[in-house]
Amino acid sequence: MQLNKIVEFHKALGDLTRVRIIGLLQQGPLHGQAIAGKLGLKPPTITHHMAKLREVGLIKEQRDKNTIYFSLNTNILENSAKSILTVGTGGDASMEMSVTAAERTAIINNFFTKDGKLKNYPAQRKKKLVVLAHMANGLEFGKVYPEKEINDYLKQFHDDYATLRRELIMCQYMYRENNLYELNPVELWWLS
Amino acid sequence: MQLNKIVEFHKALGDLTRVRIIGLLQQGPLHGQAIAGKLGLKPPTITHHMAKLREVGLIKEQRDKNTIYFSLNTNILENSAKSILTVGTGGDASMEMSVTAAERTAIINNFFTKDGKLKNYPAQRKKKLVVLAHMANGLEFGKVYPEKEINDYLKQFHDDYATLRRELIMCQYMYRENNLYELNPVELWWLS
DNA sequence: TGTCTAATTAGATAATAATCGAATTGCATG
DNA sequence: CATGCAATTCGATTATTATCTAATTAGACA
Repeated sequence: MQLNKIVEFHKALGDLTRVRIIGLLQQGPLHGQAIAGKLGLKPPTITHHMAKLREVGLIKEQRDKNTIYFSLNTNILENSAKSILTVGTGGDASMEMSVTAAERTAIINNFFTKDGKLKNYPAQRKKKLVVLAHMANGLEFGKVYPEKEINDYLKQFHDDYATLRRELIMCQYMYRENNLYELNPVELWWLS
Repeated sequence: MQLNKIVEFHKALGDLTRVRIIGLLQQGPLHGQAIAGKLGLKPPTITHHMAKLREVGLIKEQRDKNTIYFSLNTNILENSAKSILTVGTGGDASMEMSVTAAERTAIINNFFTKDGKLKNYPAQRKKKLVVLAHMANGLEFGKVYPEKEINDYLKQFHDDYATLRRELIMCQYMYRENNLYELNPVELWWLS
């Protein structure tokens, strides 16, 4: 995806009014005048914003008589949101995703016991990533963990929590800043 | 997360120069002058943009002598990127995430056989979502599937592929448009 | 056809923000 | 301390864009 599309996409979301419109549409379809009313703006302003949202494929519209109902297009531009993360890498966001569900099942069944203990640590990169993602899944986004808490959490999988912790960081599922740990946003996971 | 943070985040990515900078930094740390050189801009301009990127937590910097090396902060603002998707729902992006890794293991082990077959379909919403996500994981992002292909894919899990297909759509992992199917962007998964 | 309502276009204004040159700060080292 | 280099601050300029009013288009219906 070329840079310009990425930029336009984020520009569309980089405006308070448009984000508010999206918020409204999350609750259901609305027609222009209704949006204008709820936001205290005039119809032409809404037209303006809807055009921007439409350009990046964020909304759908359906005409009924002479009023147009706008709704969110869950089909947000292919990979717009995450494509920012592969700019410059020459890669494609969907490249590393090629682990099938069946493979996942197999890997997880293979490396974890029924109680969720990690039997042993995979050497193969693909398997390692599945295993790490699986463990990282139990951590909360946005929450900041002190080292002890991370250790305790990881102990449920394996006694050698230190290795797990280091691997989580090296593979970028987590990052550390003066001994506080935090999960990386999901979108970045495609990078590793 | 309040609207303003979301807007600022996307504003930061809604500028061509800044997206280019991110592209450069994906390939490794750089200092200001180097960035300026590569982009054909003057140092003050870079300072300006780095300030914006810093405000939303997109970069890290490390000083060496009197030159500062910038690098991407994989720690992109907690939930900025995905929080756009819960605006207006009254929910929080991290709310439904509260399935621990251990639970996941248990659920997947419980509902799938060793061969990856779905034993039976969970009634409980939380379990259902884990199971659906697991199956959706084997589909490729951005790829458009004809109905037959989706059916074939789902058959590997259960003979009643029609139900699975319907559930994947109802829970918004997939969407359909004139009988073509496509995965929803990951970020939307938090919605359901 | 005439009227109602919703959406859009056009044009103007004001606010935001990208970029630069000039001057300044800060660090390191001869 | 003086010099050199990188980064920053300041102020000015220009480009972009959000918003409005007024005028126009367009569909439905009596």
